[in-house]
Amino acid sequence: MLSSNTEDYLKAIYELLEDSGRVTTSALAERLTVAPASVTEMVQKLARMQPALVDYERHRGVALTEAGRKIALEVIRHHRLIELYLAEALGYGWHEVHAEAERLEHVISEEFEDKIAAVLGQPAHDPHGDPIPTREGEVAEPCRRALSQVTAGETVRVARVRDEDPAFLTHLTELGLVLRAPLRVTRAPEGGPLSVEVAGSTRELERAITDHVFVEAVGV
Amino acid sequence: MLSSNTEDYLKAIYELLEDSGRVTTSALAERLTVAPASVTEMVQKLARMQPALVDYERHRGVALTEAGRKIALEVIRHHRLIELYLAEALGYGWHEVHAEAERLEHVISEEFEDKIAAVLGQPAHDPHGDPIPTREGEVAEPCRRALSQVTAGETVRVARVRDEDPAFLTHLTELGLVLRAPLRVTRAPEGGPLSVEVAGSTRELERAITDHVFVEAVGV
DNA sequence: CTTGACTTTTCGGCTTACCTAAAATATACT
DNA sequence: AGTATATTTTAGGTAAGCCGAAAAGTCAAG
Repeated sequence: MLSSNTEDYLKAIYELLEDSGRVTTSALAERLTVAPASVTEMVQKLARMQPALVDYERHRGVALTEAGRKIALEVIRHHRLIELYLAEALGYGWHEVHAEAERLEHVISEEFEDKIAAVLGQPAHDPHGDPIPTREGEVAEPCRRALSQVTAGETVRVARVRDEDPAFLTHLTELGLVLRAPLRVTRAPEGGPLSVEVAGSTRELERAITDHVFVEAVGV
Repeated sequence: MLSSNTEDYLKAIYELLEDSGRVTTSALAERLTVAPASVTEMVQKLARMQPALVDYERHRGVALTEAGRKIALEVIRHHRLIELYLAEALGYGWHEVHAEAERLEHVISEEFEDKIAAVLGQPAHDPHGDPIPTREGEVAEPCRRALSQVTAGETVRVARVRDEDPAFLTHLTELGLVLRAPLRVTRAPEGGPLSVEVAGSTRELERAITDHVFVEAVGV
């Protein structure tokens, strides 16, 4: 059996790779709020395991092996299913689910996983729009089109939000930028703040927001 | 914040006290499946904490302080609420709930606790008939009348089962001895096996069973 | 009241995961 | 290319919990 800790490292490595393409010691240290030295140590251990869970060469960053990726995806499946379950079955808001799921993900059984997946109807996405991996370790591509890249005149829909910070998510909710909300971009000046029509009113949205909200074409 | 470990020790101390009256180092070691030496060490630590969670003098056994009891009851509340939630909301059998709850109890938030308690309608008993402590740390007396002590001719109802062993619980289910099942004792020879009429058929039940099934008068 | 059996505690050691400080390596700039 | 800056790794240490073996303490039976 793997420790919660090992699972957290693998998940963090997967997620860093997913949304920044590279996994450095310091990035991992920051995400896990531990000292860089601790990361080096732990990563070396993961690389020495049988089977190895990461590929690692000093000063060269880290990557998941197939075995490591499999485990990461299983933990992520737990996390996202739990988030959705908390939202759907227990009335949690999308800003509250992350912290709770973060702890539950390490302790639920496969049976629990199966039962909530069944209750939820084998869902494909969590409350933030992230794809839920299958039991077999397959994941759909997450939506990658940032709102900041939409051109004026287009009508789209919120498909995913990157950033689990409760304050940020609460703020988005106040703006009407909730999952699946339709919106129309009215002005999109070069590099400047977008004007967006959402939930009946028009807002100016800064980069801090539009870079973290991903959208898909309406009707998909 | 207390470690899961600390919580497990406090819970075990509470439960041993509850159903055998005395808490020895070796009993605790057996229940927690650790070496006696480890128990001694840990108990000393609990006694040194600020505030102290247990009263302890060498060779004299251990007892909970008010602070320790409070924590034990909170963990037990978590455990029993989770057990009931798994049974009611996710269709777990009463033989499956214990193992899952054992892990979940340490990681859920107060919010989670409140939400499932609300969904369940502030329940008073878990799937084994054990009373669920309140948020404030009060517990009802568990039912203490063993089936083995019922006299012939009496009609009673299963109110509680002591023993979380899945095989034992499955066996009880097969016998029709489920929670709240009404039953009638037809013969109760001195110290011998009871004859019991339950779910339409009559069975002979050995001591191993009748000592672990507790009953209450029908109509309560 | 002494002895032998059992229980409990102490002792020295292990593992996991963390830390800080110092050393090694990499990168970036002139 | 050579040096300053930044990142990463090594080294030495700490805290929780666990262990087995040996010492200490308890208690019942003779």
